[in-house]
Amino acid sequence: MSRYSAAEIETKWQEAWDKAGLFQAKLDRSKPKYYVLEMFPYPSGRIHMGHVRNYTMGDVIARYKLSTGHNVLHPMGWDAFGMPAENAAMAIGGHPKDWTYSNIADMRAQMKPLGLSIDWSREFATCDPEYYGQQQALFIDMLDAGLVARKNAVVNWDPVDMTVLANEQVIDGKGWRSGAEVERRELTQWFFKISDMADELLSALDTLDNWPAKVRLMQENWIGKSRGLQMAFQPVQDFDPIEVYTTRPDTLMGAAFVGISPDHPLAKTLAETRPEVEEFRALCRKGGTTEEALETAEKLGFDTGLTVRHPLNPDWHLPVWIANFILMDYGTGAIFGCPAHDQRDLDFVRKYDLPVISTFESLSDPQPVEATAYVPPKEEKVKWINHFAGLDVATGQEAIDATIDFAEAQGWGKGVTKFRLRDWGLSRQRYWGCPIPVVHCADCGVVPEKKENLPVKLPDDVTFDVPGNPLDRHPTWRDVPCPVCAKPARRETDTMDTFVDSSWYFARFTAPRAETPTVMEDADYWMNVDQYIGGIEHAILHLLYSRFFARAMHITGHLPAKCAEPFDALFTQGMVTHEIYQTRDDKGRPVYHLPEDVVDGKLKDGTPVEVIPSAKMSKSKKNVVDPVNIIRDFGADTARWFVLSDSPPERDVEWTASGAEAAAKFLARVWRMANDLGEQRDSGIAASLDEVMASHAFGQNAADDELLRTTHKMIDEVTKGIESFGFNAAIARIYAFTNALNRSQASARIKWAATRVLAQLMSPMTPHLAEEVWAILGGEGLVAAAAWPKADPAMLVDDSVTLPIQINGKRRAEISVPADMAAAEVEKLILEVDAVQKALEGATPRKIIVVPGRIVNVVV
RNA sequence: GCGGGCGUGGCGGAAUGGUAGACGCAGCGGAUUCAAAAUCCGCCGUCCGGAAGGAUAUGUCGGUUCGAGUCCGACCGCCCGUACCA
Repeated sequence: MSRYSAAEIETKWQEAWDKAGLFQAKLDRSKPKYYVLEMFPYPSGRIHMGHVRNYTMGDVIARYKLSTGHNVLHPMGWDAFGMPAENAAMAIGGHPKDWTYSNIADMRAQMKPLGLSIDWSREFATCDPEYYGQQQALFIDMLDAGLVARKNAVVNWDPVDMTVLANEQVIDGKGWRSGAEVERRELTQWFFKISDMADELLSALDTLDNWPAKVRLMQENWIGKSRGLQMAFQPVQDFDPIEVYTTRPDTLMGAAFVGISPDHPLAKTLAETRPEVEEFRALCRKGGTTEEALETAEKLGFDTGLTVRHPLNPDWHLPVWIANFILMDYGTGAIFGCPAHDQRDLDFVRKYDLPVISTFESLSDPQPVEATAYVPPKEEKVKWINHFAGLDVATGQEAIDATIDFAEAQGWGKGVTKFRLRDWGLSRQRYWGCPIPVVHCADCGVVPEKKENLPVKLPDDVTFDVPGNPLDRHPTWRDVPCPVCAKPARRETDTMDTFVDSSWYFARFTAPRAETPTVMEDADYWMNVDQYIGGIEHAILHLLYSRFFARAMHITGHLPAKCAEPFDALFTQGMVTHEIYQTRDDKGRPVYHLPEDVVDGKLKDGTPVEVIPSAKMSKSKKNVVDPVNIIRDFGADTARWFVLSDSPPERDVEWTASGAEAAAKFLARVWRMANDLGEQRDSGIAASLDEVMASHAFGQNAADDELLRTTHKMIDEVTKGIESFGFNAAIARIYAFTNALNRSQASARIKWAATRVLAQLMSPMTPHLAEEVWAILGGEGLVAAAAWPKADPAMLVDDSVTLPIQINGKRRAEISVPADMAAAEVEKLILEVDAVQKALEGATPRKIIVVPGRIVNVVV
């Protein structure tokens, strides 16, 4: 007999699928539709195991849904704009466009051998003018609908290269190329007004039942709805009152100072006349813009010398400080500091020697505040020692509510709801992105480009030899007539954030060649995405932006109302990890080695390597396994089987060479089993499970009966596994099924039918092998097109169950009883069991708990 | 710093609050073979015991419960995000 040859089989069946046009999605209202989408890749040029895992999961769902009678849409495209293409142009020359399209061609060629059930006829890249032109049309519609605004935003400024840097280009507060200390600088930018939808985006999270709870929670915290008190501190000297927003107004009697942001209007005014204020403001501007950098930076303060009156006691004067940790973006850009009940404020006053006044203390353990602020949960009752609304014992939340009521009644403050969510700044000072289709005219102001002039195409004649945005210095592209008055004007040279590209691609897939962003009929049929699959790293930004865009596209008439939440179900999969192999050079610096160069813990020259625990596969650590090599050595089915088998899909999976070999061995075993059976074809045993069930007389042959029962149970369990994303569990059941099939003494006819079911159950995961087995066993047509097997519920129930017997919670014995035995009967029966009698020593049990079908616990 | 998640044998992991370790890998023993590869069968958390059996065990500490890997609290470690990486 010949051996299992993945290469031969896989090419053959991929051609058969192509020929049958099985995966080309066509609008067909006679069938239920199913739209499965994996987050599309950035075209780096090489696929990696993370891609294989992501797309295999989607493929399992797509193929399974196809076999359950759905009209499946499973498209693929490329998230093709972004910085790496420009970095490559700078590093190795060439043009971002050539680099990107050549990467796309390479990656497509690497993906095709995986045998994914993708409708490649819908493929597009976001850098195609046909795509970004429609994105520009969307932008103009959103501008018209009032969903876009222009205002200032803070960016990372490299004072040497004179360019804006991305956060990842700021390393330890310094520019990655120049090494210069980065500053924060304000720039006028375009914004999507996502914060107008904050409340809607928050409340609609409740409808996303098929999203992971953790993602909904992360989005909820990100949007950050809070209710607090807004009030003014009146000036003692001659300046405007300071508006302050606080979520803890109950601690007002503990105020030690009023703090304002370095960007607060008052700070700016003071800086105009006082150089030391400007000096401090400059100090605060140092470093990058990330929240992490701002929050972990050393807390700095500057005493303005000004004072304000406490709202409850005009004779109580509080100092006004400028502090670097107060953000102009949130609230009013000013706070009052209560060091006793806020750790950050406490650290600040300890540094600058300001007073600490407690407003409440613990009921159980009152302690003066020393190094640690007392911050109990808002739901905990505390004793109030310094309050004005007559509180004694109350929770923080009760005190907050009482304070707001009190302030409103007295008229010195009002309850206000605020959101942490900021507007989405979409301007990027970069070339390789979608041009923002507006023109700046001296007379008409900022005007949108005419739609008939779209797409505003990126010019090809650009160079990357100087830092900065080549569009900004392009000789002709920039200069255009004003679309309104036709006078000379200047094109906007900023391009869009690449998150814009990925915020509506899922809608574009429903009509990828249309001359409008979407086509209502297609969008109405295919949307929403029934199952979206991608990495947890996109839990907040990409998904929140997409939710905003879906709403914006409805407002602008590009999506039906039902698409407000575009992803019905979301699944977040884990990473593929690998051990890291390291040696050291003569200076003791680490040198990393590819897994394929390490055999039995040694390099080829015999040098032993140090094994570092698994981490996400990355080029820099060289702990990468190239899917292309795995497919070459073992076949696509092995790669697919492995990435699904060893770990739950939401968790990381560790790639191991032995695991991949084991997967290959198992697939070869299934292939042999089918071939062994296939050789008995002449004896006329070819049969489907339905045919066998129709003619089988139970009670004649125990082995036959058992295998049939097992087959039905396996159909049930594997189906449930696939439907619940329990791919690893489904595969464990398939292993068990294969073992049972191998050992079974059932007749060849029954085994034949069972093996054909095995092929069907494996077909979403290992589609090529499944086709081969299906064909050997005389299955009709393609297994990919065959109807999914159905389990007979009558075959799933067992007559008797084994109940473990616990005594005081510890398992001491077990008993086999009829499955439907009443609890009272079971109770009687277990009292006869030796172990129970021994434990009771003649006494009556204190309690007997019978969980029908599960367990019995006797408490003595 | 803040928000979210994860932690179970030598390893990957299984387990609607109900027999912890399914299934797989590695390892050990055996069959087959002149030999090997491949394949097949068996054993396999740790400790005590010849066995039967017992003790112990799900990062650490505490709590809820007849019963906790699972629920609650604190801590430790790792991972993701932190608004210009995608």
